[in-house]
Amino acid sequence: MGIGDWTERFQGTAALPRTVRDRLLDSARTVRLQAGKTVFGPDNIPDNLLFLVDGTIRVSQSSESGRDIVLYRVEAGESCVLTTACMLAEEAYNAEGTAETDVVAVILPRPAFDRLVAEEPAFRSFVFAAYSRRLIDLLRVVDDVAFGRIDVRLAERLIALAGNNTQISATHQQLASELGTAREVISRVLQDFSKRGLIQQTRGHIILKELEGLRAIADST
Amino acid sequence: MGIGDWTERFQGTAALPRTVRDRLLDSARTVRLQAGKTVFGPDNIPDNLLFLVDGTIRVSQSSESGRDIVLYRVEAGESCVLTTACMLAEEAYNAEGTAETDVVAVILPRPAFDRLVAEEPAFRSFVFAAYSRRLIDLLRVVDDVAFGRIDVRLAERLIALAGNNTQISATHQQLASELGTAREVISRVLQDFSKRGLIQQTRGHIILKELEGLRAIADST
DNA sequence: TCCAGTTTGGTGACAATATCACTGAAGTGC
DNA sequence: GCACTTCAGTGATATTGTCACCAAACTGGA
Repeated sequence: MGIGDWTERFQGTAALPRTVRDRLLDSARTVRLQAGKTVFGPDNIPDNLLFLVDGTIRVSQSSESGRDIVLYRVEAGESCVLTTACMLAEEAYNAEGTAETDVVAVILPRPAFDRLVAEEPAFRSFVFAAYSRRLIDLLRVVDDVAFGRIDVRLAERLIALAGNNTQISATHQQLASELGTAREVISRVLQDFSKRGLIQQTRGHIILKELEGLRAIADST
Repeated sequence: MGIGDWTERFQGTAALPRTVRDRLLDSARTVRLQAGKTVFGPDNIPDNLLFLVDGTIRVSQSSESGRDIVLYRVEAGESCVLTTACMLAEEAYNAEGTAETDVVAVILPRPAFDRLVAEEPAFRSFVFAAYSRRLIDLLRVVDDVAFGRIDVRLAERLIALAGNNTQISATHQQLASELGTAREVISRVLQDFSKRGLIQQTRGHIILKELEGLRAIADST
């Protein structure tokens, strides 16, 4: 994908028109990140806004005790507003963004960001929509963690992670970090799923055998 | 407090200067709400932005099973950005805002909001700071719910609710709805606090007796 | 002042989830 | 093949949530 095409992918409520795209690219710089690299975090506060052109950034939060939970993922065409929140935040927080795949992103320095927000209504809408989207995402996380059952959440996540495939490459520890729980809990629930014939497990891999059965669990309650 | 003075109270990272204040008031309308009224919710989506002049709005989320959790409170001088998120959201959400006290607020219609954001950098900063603040608030909620112990969270909340006093008027059910847990859980923890001499209870009221002891619990882990 | 109805809080039994302390099995790199 | 690491399984126990009650404390008439 050429760099000139990337804003085509900004889907959603506020796709950016050509003029805005051009102006954005004028002030922006493209960066590439390897999978696994930390994009931002408590020790690594960015001073500019990030727009994802290609790849996925996983935003997660860590507890003192070492447990993690995934808050949301930033996909191609979206911006990572938490970085701006981090810029403005005085308070402590412990969210961090990790490149889940190799990532291509456009970096927009703060002054250029301010100017675009001021002068381009379409860009403004885009940014506000991005913020709103993340707020809603976090509401969902709170709802899940506070009120959701772990088997339901795991079934949901397995289906989501599989995408169009029926295979997932993930350790129990990684799944635990998705949901903010402990490895042992995941092991036990997966074992239950196995015994019911819903999945098959090998070290580091899960095969979804009965998608309908998993969906039934994911949709319950 | 006269209406002309209210923006004086917009403290924080981006207090609004006089010119912005004047422009804001030109397009705005003041409303008053009784304590207990619903400010916004799934059935009651606002089409304008709200700035709190006086009072407190409690923003909480409800589960299907009837349990609640408080996400954050909007205090005088802050804006309620979740209303804008609600405007833009297509997805379902179940957060709602309730006037916790009698409330005075300024309502800013969408077009005026857009214009101010475009033309007043100070206003823009204020709005972005408000969004960031809420994102950070929600990160804290996620952290608490996913990783926090209930006794620690309750001790924290008791101290916060008491403010400068040592008295709280709240039922166990209300405290459970603060933390997103069940009444029985609160009853048991409070009973434990009582037995340890940290608090005294009467129907609907709690007196904090050993603030230091409570702080020790709140600060643990 | 008494009584019925409502709200609030207490309790035991049990279910779900988290923590801890292990064990062994499966992969990895000499 | 052998040490070494990573990954998964398991029992015991602690914490939290759910359910089904009961009793005490308030409320508002009659």
